[in-house]
Amino acid sequence: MQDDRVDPAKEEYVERVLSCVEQIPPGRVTTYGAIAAVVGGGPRQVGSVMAHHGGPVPWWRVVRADGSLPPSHDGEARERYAAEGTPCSSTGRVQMREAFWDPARPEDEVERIS
DNA sequence: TGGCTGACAAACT
DNA sequence: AAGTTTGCCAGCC
Repeated sequence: MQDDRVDPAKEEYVERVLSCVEQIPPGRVTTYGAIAAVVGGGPRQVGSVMAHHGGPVPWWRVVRADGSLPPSHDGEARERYAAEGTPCSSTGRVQMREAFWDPARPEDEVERIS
């Protein structure tokens, strides 16, 4: 049997994605595209990684670019937002303008909304 | 080798 | 706000 049954580069990519999600502060959210822009690859790849390794990470803090709630468990994610105080519309859409957090800018402290 | 699927993004209606 | 279409990247059959 071949020694490397898994590609280390793939595992490393997964770790980077999960790391970004774990760095997301409470009450904030980020998008797949933002993570993809940091870790590389495409936004779809990030989603795929979350689907297979997004168990031990706060996946509910990862939303889509238009602010729609995360896929699956959107109802549960909504409760998380209420508990964390994440700004979201009554219609169930997250207010990106307020809640968006950039994984490439963890130093950023509560950016002003212009 | 080729085609399909997917926890996506952006633009248009 | 919601639905539809196109494009992009990676994995699987």
